[in-house]
Amino acid sequence: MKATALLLKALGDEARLSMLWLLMHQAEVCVCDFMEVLGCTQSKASRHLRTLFHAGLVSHRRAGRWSHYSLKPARDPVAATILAALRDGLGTRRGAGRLLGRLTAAKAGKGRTSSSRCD
Amino acid sequence: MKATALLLKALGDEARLSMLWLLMHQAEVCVCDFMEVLGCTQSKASRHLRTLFHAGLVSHRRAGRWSHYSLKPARDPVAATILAALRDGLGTRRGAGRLLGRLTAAKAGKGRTSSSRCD
DNA sequence: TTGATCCATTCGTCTAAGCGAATATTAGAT
DNA sequence: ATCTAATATTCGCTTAGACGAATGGATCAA
Repeated sequence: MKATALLLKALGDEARLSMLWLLMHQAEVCVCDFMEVLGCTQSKASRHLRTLFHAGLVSHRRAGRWSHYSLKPARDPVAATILAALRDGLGTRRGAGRLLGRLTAAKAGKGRTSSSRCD
Repeated sequence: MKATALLLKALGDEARLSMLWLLMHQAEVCVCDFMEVLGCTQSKASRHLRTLFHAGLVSHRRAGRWSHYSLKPARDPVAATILAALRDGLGTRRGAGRLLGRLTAAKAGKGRTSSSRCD
């Protein structure tokens, strides 16, 4: 019961919900892309990703200087169902499409100051 | 997106989750029974019920001195799916069965100091 | 009317959580 | 070794949220 409450608490934040929404449409996203898509500071992106990680919702992969995060398959049936509901239902929300568009743009390399690419 | 985050935030608390769990097994529960089953103060019960009410998760009915709360059918498909997942999956959680047992006992009148009954 | 009961709300306090700025860390590049 | 870029973490601050105790309001009984 307490564990479920903690899971829902981790989901109950707009920034973290947006991050999960992005990860539902692209297998891996690095921190710099989260920053660009969400339009937030690096500190904020990293902090929320840590929260999602500790909640067991995402996995982490380090590749050189870049940190890649991905959705972690939920072993808890309740969590799995909730995540599926979000994946299927969040698309109608205000801003959801805009986020995905920005993710595509970021991955296409627009707006990247450095010439290097994280993947 | 923000609305969904607010919904999940309302769900992300053990006391509120317990209350919803009780309401999934009994159509109406009054504040005094919440107090007894959860073993909490009246202030805490009333406060959390107000939060659930403002989140649109429960309805309220006043009957004399008693306030009865009940589950409110979710018009949002995401909310509906999440609540269904909780109804189906929360039973395996530690304490879930104990709560239902205490609810039955409370409704049977055990432990009630007053001779009156709230229905 | 007086008293008792159920409930909502307020009050003061405490803790959790969010934020940007700054700093530390790590890894690749030179 | 040195520099730079990506990320993590710390710091100080601010806000949100949770709590019990106390207060107030409503209702019913006597």
